[in-house]
Formats: sequence, structure tokens, C-alpha cells
Amino acid sequence: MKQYKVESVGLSDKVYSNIKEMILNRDLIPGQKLVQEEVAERLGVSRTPILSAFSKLEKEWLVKNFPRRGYYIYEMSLEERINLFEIRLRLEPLGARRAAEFGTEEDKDELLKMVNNADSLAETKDFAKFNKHDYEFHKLINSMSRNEMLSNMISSYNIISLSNQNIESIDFKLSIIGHKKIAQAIASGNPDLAEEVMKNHIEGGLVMLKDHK
Amino acid sequence: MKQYKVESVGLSDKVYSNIKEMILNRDLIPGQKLVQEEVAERLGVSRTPILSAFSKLEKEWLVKNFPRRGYYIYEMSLEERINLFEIRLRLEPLGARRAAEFGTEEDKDELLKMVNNADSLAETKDFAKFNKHDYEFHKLINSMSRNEMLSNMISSYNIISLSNQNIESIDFKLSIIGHKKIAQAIASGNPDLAEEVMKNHIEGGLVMLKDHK
DNA sequence: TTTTTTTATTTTGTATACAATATATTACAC
DNA sequence: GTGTAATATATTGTATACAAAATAAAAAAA
Repeated sequence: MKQYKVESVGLSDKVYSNIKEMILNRDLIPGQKLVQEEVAERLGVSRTPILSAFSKLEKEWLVKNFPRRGYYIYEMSLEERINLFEIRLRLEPLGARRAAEFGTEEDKDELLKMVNNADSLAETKDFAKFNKHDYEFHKLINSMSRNEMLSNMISSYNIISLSNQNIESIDFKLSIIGHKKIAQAIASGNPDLAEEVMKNHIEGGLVMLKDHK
Repeated sequence: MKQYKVESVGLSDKVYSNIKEMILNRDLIPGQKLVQEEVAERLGVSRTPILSAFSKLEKEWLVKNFPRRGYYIYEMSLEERINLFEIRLRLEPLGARRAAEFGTEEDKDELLKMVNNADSLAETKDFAKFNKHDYEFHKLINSMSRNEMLSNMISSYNIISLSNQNIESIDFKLSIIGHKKIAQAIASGNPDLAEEVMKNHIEGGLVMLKDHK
């Protein structure tokens, strides 16, 4: 299995970001149990920082705690996935709008570069890879929004959203076309357009979700 | 000082809900430090469940951790408060819309009762009391929305929003009038109207915030 | 005095210890 | 064999222990 990097100060953050990344990589899948001692040993820490990390992850809906029975990767029902899309449908357009307003030129270039390098992804059908790309794309936009709460909020929820998405309910090509429209709207500094195309993009995902069971 | 009730199974939840309630009551104010041993002793627990609780609270922006220096009640800048209002402006109308759609008759009655009992609050100028009322009002609506993520999300952020609000930037009477309109729109099962009046209500708060420093 | 340096105390972050519960395994009845 | 009771093992939740760092207090220098 792939070795994960550690980007943190405290051991708790180390655990936290490791689990997050493993979920995004689909090395941890919904319903899977997280045994504290196992994670602790794998990362070379005690169970104390594990507890803090899991508590944080729980608040982000990435894991769910069943008292006395442990922590499990959050498994979303269809209803929950739809409900989360409704939230994203409200928040991501705001992020895109603000990105168009407040994003730096460097960020906008980065965003354009990202979508231009993504064409190959549409063909490969590498689900985990596409997931990470999709996550990073939305994350960059939201970080450009200069609203840290908004940014953190959406990034968190997008992880578990992607984690619970099945490959049939994604149209890789359509998604990447959407990303291009969004990137261009943001790069051209058009808040209204950015908001609108982002809304369409998320709505597209919601329709796919509802259709494919 | 008032004695707080405990509504939980684990000790970590006990600490978690206690701190939350104390923030809402303004017994803990922005910038104030939370010394782990003090909280532990006050609640009769060890420092272990404190850590988990603080980690959760941090993810909800109720507290902020400064490595090796401890946890502090989150102190928001004006910009952050405005940014949070922008988020609420997107999410709360969704909650109101869904409350009108999915709320039970019992909940709707409860909501109407709540606003009818609130007239006295406009006069008293008891800030902590008004805060709690405002919190409970919005919380009920969001719990009626049958979108648990949305509900939890907004409730969390409303606590720290209220905690960081100063009395000058609230118009008690106007706020309660707004609540009445919202409650009536929801109770009459009108999603479009509910969404609109909620949007107006939050926008009113945002204007007050921007005006009063 | 006021400022700086040194020493003592407090507080944090992590590791370990332990009791209570949950899960797995074995033994036994049918 | 299959199902149930008894036992053993593993896992959790909490408490305690301890080293490292931060803060406070005391001593020394200006």
C-alpha cells in the first residue's frame, strides 16, 4: 500500500490528515472500521492522539462513532447524499462567486492549468485519481474565496461525498467540461457567471445521483 | 454561577455540551482560555475526555487551539463575522424552505408558540436570554428541515456567531418581527415564502453588523 | 527603581494503565 | 451436525503518569 505523507505539527493532526487522505484514496471505504490500536501502530503513535483525530473527523461526518463499538468510515444513505448535494448546491456557487471576485491571478492560472491537465483523466477511468482531482479542483476554488469557514466546510463534506459516490453515478467527461466552464468564468473575473456555472455543475451531479439509484 | 445539566452518554459528550451551553449563556466569552484541568475538575472528569470534546468544538469553530498554548473561545474578526453571515444567508433559507416542506404539524405549532412567547424578550434587553431564544428558534427550524447535516452545521455556527455578537448590533424588536414572519410562512407550508423571509431576516442581521462597526 | 536572567510552577501533548464492555472462541447440550 | 452457554480475548473509554514547553515568580544586574 501507498505510503502517506505527514503534513502536521502535532501527532493528532498527523493521524487526522492521514485518515482523510486514505478516505480520499479509497484505501478506507464507507462502513469500514477504524481500530484505534491498528491506526496507532501504523502511524507510530499512542491511542491518545487517535482519539482527538477521530473526534474531529466525526464532526466532519467522515467517520461515525458507535459508543463502545468504535469508529467507522461514514456510510451515507441515498437520502443523505442527496441532502448533502442540496447543501453543496447552496455553498459551492457562493465559493465560485467569491473566487471570481477575490482570487489572485496566480490562483486563477493554477485553476486553468488544472483543468487543462485533466483531459487525460476523462479517459483513464481511474476512479480514485478522478476523485482526488475533483476534490482538489473544488478545494482550490473554495480556498480562493477568502472565506476560510466556507472553504473548510465544503472541503470536509466533499471528501465523504466523493467517498460514498459510486463510479456509475459520475460522468467523467461531462464533469471535466463543467470544470472548464467554471475555471474560465472564475479566471475571467465574472462572479455572476461563475456562480451560475457552478450551480449547473453541482445540479448535474445531483441529477446523476438521483438517476443512478 | 448557574449549574448546567448534562445530556449525554459518554464523558466526552458531557464536556462538549457543557462548553457549548456555557458559550451560549455567555459564561464563556470570546478570547477566554479553557484550562483543561479546570474544566476537568469542574465536571468531575479526567483530561482525556476533555481533549476529545475540545477537538470537536474546534471543528465547529467554537474554540481555537494554539499549539502548546491551549484552547481559547473563538474570537471572530469583523470580516469573519461577515463571512459567516454570507454562509448563513445561503443555508438558512434552505433550512426554512425544507421546514415548510417537511416539518410536522407539531413542530409548526411549537414554532408558532415560540414566537408568540417571545414578545416579552424584546423589552427585557436580557442579551443572554435573547441569544438562547434566537438560537433555539433557528435550531428548531433547521431540525424541521429533515437534513441532519444542514441542521448540525447551522446550529454549530450560530453559537459562535451569537457569542461574538455585541448587543448594539441587534435590533431585538425587528428580529422578533422577522421570526414571526418566518414562523408563519413555515407553518402555512409555503416553501418559497419561507425561504424569502428567512433570507430577509439574515440579510437584516448582516446589515446591522456592517453598520454598527 | 526597572530590566534582564535564572529558577520554579503550571499547563500542555502524548504515552501508558486499567476497568468495563463487546467480540470471538470454546465447550457443551440437543 | 446446529444452537446455546460459558469462557477467553480484544477493544473501547477513561484515568493516571511523565516529558516538553510555556508561564509565572524570584533573583540578579542595570
